Amino acid sequence: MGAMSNVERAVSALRQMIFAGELPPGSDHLETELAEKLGMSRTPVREAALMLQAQGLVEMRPRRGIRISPVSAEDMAEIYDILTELESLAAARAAEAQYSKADLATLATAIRDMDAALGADDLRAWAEADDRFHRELVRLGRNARLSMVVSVMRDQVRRARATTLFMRPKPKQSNEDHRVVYQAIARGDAQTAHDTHHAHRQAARDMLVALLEKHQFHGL
Amino acid sequence: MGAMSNVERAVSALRQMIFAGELPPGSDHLETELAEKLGMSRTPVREAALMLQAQGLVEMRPRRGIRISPVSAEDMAEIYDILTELESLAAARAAEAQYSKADLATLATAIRDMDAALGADDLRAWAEADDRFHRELVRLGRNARLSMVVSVMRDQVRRARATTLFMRPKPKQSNEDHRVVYQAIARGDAQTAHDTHHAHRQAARDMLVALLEKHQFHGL
DNA sequence: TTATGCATTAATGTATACACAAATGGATGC
DNA sequence: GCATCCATTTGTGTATACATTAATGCATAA
Repeated sequence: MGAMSNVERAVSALRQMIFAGELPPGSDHLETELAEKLGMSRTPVREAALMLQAQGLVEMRPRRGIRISPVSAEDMAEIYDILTELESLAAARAAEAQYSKADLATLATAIRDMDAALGADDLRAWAEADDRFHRELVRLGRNARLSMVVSVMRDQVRRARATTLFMRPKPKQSNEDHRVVYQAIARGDAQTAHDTHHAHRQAARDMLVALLEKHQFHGL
Repeated sequence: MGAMSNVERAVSALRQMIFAGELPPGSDHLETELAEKLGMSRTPVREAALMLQAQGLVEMRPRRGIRISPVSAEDMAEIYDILTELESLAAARAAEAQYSKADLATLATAIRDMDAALGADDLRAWAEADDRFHRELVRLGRNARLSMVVSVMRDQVRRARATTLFMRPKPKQSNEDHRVVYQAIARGDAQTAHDTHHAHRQAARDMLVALLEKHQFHGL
């Protein structure tokens, strides 16, 4: 069977519950509660919570339980700033790496899927493909630490996206940007790949932050 | 007395031992050993190790003990790439923030101290002031998550610096760069602050990586 | 009525016990 | 002599027990 430890199970279960909104941002949960809910003892739950705390998903406060970190508009601004810089660097590095068309297949597929989803008005499918594009882009940048930092930040974004996805304008410019980045990487143009992606992310940041502020999600 | 938990004690003790080279990179240590050495049970040691693992300082591998992460030249290249982007962003944001001269006092002091240390040929003092400069720069950028990521990365750099500090050329250009960045921030010139710091870090990166590669520190 | 102090309660931090699984060494067969 | 299998050992993962300490509520006094 799955050679999965209880700690690992706890980490994915808690993550899932957090992303699904079952554990809402700002809510507190005793170690014992969570342990019982997950059918294990406190020990693995505590260790899982420590890991999630290191990723900024929860905060452990003595005697007040495990708090699901709230995500404010200010937090999102911070996070997008980091994503903007690091993903843009990844794009540039990917361009420098002289990948073949075959190496870039996943990227191309993601772009096609986003187009299709946009045509079908399927925002969930679009978000999934968008995620895939960005994840692959970072992978191609070949910096393991950068990938890790970005994935932690993207986890936070995902939590806010559940709320905002259906409020934002159709991501049409977005697909155009992705295509330009893809082509720049394919022909080894690091500068264009970097700058285009940078502008892309910055626009997304400004849009999202404005949206969150307008809807008073200062503490989500 | 000190309201410090055993976990906190374990974290700082282990960090100190790692930075001091008492626990050399690549070495393995059983949880029981460390627990005995620190005079506590396995539980807090385990929790401390989990935290340090999240920061990339150690790796926990079942039955093989807690391994002090080695730092290779490739790792350093990754780390400096991240530092370059994030610190440059912090420099730009600091410039945008329109700080007063008084707000920038710590920065100015650090620069003066570096000059003095350079004149006195005191490399340790120079490194300390350099650290202070970069830490303050990031703080002025006002992005808590960025500060955290940068501080984790800088911890890794510090480990390698112990080895390389006395091999590198005198950091003369470095001081000049810092001064330019400082002045750009003082007059609110985000672009110059960003670009100058970016070039500064990139040069440091190339120098350090070349040095590490030359000396075959592929796995430190 | 409100503030203050104390007793109570209960959650965490830490120690310890134990089962399981992986690594090790030796014995056996080729 | 070398490889393979099994017994043994040992470290970890998890459960549990317990002491400490902070929060809560109640009583008392201003």
